[in-house]
Amino acid sequence: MATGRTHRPATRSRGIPEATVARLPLYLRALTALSERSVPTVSSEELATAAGVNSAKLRKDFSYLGSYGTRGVGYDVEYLVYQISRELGLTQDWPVVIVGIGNLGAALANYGGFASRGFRVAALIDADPAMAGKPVAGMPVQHSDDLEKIIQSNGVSIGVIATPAGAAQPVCDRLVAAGVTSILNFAPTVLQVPDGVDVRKVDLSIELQILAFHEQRKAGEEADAIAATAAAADAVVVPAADSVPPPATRGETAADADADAADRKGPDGDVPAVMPA
Amino acid sequence: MATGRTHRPATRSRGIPEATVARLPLYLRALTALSERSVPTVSSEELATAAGVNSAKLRKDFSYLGSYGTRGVGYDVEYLVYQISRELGLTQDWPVVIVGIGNLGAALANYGGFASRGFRVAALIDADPAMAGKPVAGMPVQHSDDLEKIIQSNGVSIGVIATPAGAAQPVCDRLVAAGVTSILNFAPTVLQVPDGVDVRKVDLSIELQILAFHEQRKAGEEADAIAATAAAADAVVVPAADSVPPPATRGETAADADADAADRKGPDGDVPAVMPA
DNA sequence: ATGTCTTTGTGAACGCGTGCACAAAGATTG
DNA sequence: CAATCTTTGTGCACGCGTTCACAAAGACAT
Repeated sequence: MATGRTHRPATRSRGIPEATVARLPLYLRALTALSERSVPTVSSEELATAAGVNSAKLRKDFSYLGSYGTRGVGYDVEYLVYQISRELGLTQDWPVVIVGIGNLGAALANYGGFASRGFRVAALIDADPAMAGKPVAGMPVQHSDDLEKIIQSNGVSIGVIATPAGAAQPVCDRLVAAGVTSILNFAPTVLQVPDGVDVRKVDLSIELQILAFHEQRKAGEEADAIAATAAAADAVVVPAADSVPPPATRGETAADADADAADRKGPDGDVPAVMPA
Repeated sequence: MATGRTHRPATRSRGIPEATVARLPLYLRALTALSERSVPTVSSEELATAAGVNSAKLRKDFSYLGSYGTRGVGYDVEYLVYQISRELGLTQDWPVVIVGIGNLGAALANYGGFASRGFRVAALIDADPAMAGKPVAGMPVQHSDDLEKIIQSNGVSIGVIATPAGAAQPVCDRLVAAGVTSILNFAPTVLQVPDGVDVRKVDLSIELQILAFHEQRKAGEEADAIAATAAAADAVVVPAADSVPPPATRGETAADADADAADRKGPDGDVPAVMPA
């Protein structure tokens, strides 16, 4: 998942560990599904399977919220849905603004799930004057000149940034100055924010790179296994990837890498959004 | 950030801790920016600031890759870019398929950053026959009937799922059966996969819920602070959120929550994608 | 060459998160 | 009402990740 808290790393807020908070939405989703099927109770084992976690972990997570289960029976689905919703603050209304209405911003605006959990898209904002007034997801795009006014008149405290990388920090600064204290960042940049402001980032490019790493490792292990079985006779196998460019004493090996970097530096830096470099 | 590894939790692959792997793309991006500005070397301190991490952490991360720095000077930017790229497997070509070409899928397809890091969109796949042949991001959408054929003929090992929640697991199963071993999931579902397959998820809804939690906590602390200063005279303050619905012995308190759940269950479950419930 | 100054690389301590394993609690049955 | 059975809640131990703090390494000046 495109994850990444940025600030407030281990701030175990009110005794609930950050790791637990991150799992509560998962439990909530599983519980909501059960609720829709009118299932009255679940055991920690069943719910854990549905949420893709360990049952001991789930029980410990719930223990931070209080003792909402019944021994020998399990957890009351509806009651737990309510408790978790309340704990996450989903029983209240959260107006949200989306800044940067490109492909991604429009996709986010069109997402129907916002309203389903207490989140409400209060405004769509873009810097392009040509976008102003244009309806996206049944809502007129507003120009970023009015950003501060929009934030304040709607009491917005959560902002979503879906701008190109270059615009993200300035937009972030304006959001924060206008009173936003939580930001979800889709732009491929590390945002600098003052204390007290939470930033979470969604970064497709990073996720893909992590997958590529594991993919490469799997391929390597496979190759190793093959080499191990096939070899045993001949000592020298295929040259390992490590040995490709002679590290040298630095100085001009760098030139090679330089060429590479120059080749691929094109589209990054100012792309629409979603995946960072 | 919308993150979340699923399987292979702490598989410290080849001695490189998972947490370090997750930060390498961050360093790489910062280094690429320096490279474009033709900066020859950076200190761990400078680079750490740019990447938004602690310098000790950065040095330790790099120490897992080898000793690529020079004491008293810092790190050679180009050399490090090359080493990290190689470590992440970005020096090779990774064909990727995107399944589910709705708003989000189209946004992803239009993202220009794919090609910039060794990733190449090999195909766009959708289950809607009306989409077949329609060009998106200059590439014709193909019907999901041909999914297996497409995967195999292109040697795809990484798949991106941007379908509605209900379609995600079946699509995942087909991808895996066809040979995909890494999946980036945008659908709001927990995917079940066999051992050896990596799944990462990007889940907007979860990210927003986590932000809401912290937002609520901030508001609560503020209120507490105000209460603490203003009160001191009157013992009973505003009823805490905790006491709103009398927990009762369970049984019909559930009915209240039930009504709530019914109200908000609408748009979830089968939404386009991006944010899960 | 020698000394000084900068910055890396890492040993060690600490804290958070995870998972085991079991005792306590309650439901259920006879 | 006693016995049995199920499932929660948690004490404990372990391991990963983070951070501190410093010795070693090298650049640079004299």
